Amino acid sequence: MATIKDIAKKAGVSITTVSRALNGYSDVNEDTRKKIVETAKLLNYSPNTIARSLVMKKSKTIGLLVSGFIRENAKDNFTIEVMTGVNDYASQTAYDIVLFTTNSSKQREKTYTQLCKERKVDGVIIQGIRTDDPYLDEVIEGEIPCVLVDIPKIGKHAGYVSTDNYAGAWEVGEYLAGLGHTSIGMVNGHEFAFVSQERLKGFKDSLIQKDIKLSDDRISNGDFTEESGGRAALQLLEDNPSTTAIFCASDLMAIGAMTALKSRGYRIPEDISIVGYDNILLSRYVQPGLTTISQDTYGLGYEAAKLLIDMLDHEGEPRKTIVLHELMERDSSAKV
Amino acid sequence: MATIKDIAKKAGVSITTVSRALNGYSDVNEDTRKKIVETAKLLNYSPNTIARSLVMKKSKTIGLLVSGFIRENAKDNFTIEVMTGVNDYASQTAYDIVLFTTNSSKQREKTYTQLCKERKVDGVIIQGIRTDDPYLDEVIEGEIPCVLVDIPKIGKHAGYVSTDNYAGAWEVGEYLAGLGHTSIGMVNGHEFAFVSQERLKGFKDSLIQKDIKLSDDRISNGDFTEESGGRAALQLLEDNPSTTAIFCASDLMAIGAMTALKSRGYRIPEDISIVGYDNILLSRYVQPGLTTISQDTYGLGYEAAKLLIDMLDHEGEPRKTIVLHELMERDSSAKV
DNA sequence: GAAAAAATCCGAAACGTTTCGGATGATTGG
DNA sequence: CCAATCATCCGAAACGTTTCGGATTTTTTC
Repeated sequence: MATIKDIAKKAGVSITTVSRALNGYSDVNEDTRKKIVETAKLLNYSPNTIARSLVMKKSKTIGLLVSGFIRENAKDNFTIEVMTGVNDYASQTAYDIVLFTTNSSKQREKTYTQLCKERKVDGVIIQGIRTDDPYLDEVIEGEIPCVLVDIPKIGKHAGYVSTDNYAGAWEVGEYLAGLGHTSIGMVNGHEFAFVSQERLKGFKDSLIQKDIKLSDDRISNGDFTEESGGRAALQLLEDNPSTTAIFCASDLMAIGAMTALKSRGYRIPEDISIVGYDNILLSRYVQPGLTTISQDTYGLGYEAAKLLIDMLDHEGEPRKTIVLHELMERDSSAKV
Repeated sequence: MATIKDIAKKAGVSITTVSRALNGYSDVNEDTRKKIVETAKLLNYSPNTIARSLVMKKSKTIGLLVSGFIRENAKDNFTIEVMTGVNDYASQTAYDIVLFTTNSSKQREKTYTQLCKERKVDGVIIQGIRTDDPYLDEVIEGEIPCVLVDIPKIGKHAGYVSTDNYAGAWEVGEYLAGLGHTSIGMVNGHEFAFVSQERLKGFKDSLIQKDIKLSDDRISNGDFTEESGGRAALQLLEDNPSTTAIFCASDLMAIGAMTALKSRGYRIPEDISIVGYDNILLSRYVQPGLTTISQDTYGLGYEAAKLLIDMLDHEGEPRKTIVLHELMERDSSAKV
């Protein structure tokens, strides 16, 4: 573990000069710089980022705080896609990523701020947090630069990336109405997700504009799991047997709904059309293929990292980035 | 950002005493300790891990080096499951995880050792590395404690976790022979994965013991992608039209094979049985459900973290951990 | 050729912690 | 009551960097 001091001694200069030479300062002679760089290579030197961080008060790391990083959630590859995006952008920069999770009991005790302060991350990307999570306010009010994924809130040091969930759900409404459906239901996620609220609003509004009313008894809530989707869908059909189309606020719930309905003898899409949201990997493989709103999950992560690092490096203002979505028509939906 | 110094001043003691009090040393009076702890809380103190790392020469972080962390590989949730396991164990300890990837061009320039040295990780878990990766030797010979996932090599500072791929493949052989198949083929992964070699050996040996010979023209190589699996399977059937069962060295390839065969009019499992390996999420959802060897991927990650942290904290010897596997019979295989 | 400017270098402090070696005072043992 | 032990505390060095302010030498300018 050669240090800057070793180089200084070997090259016959001061450590100041070594530091300045290696960091590309202009006030060091080209010859001495060459010599220093050479001996650095010779000694197999690599800088100690910890020492650097200490004096610079910058760790060049960003925290990736994911709430849903538990086994069950591996199903939707949402999480990993976001992570991949974050990682891909970050690896083009000088920043490294350190992984935080909030599900473990151990870290539960620590507050978000403590987590960040202790680990001295320069900023943090937060994913999968619920609107009722105690962390949330701490985050938005806090001093630590952060960007939220899918939570449209901007703070003094907090920006966000998201898709236009309202518009996406709106398109589903248009689409289903366009297919001739008039008796429509919705399986929504739990109320503590912003996406649930937005998707509900968008869907409702687009239907109203087509003179279709989405009354409360046509809305059933799940909690984004497969199983809950099935339950909610069955409930819906029990309350409104005439239903010919169901919009589920997540693919996983949609898949659960399909399974449950099929087991009750419903044919999809002949008897009932199902549309999901997310375009998770599974939706392409399931039978029948699930019609859904595709979001650029990878892009979500990529843009989040971009936004955060821009805030860190260029003192960019916190802002929002909206990534695109698109309706993917597959075989789970048809004309009535 | 209160420091230890602030506490010392406020509590009227030396910084030495503060440090020793906060770290639970015995040579500090219980009353003063209480006072110190109180003022620490009052000042909302949290220790600066960077400063600590610098002096302790321990960063309390482990690197998670994953090669396959690219978009396409999100399909098999192998990577994320391993990561989840690693994360779950690590979060029970004092260690944090920092993410490395090797696919990006930027980090390609840097050697593995540089990566670790610079970021000062105490140890590293390596996943998805190929046997022909230039990193590999560096890793095994290197000074940095590490554990490999699915590469059975032990070094002075390197252990590994894996499943018994030989035994798993053996069981597939027994299973298919037990179903009455005698004309059997195999779609293997590329030769630069240890698992390929092991699975081939195990499968071959178990068939030989049943007097079935797996000649070379009955083995076709893919590269673990869905598409390559389809291609390899078709090749296989072209060369040996009598084939009634194919063992694919990964689920993704098996799924590719099923799709390709179905599109050529083969019925599964009536005309031909398919067995995969990995039990990825998809294999349960695909039609028909894929018979496969399930490995405890999560456990792989969990045990890897456990092993590494044991090596770090208790100077445990590098060793191996084998996690269990199990044949999952679904609908893609049947009696001949 | 002297003063001013530029180029090049360096000493020392600072970042926030841990820890070694010793200091101080109180208690104990004989 | 003196020495030895114990409990409690602290000063200062160390970890490996960056950087401020100044010092020294060389070049330029008139």
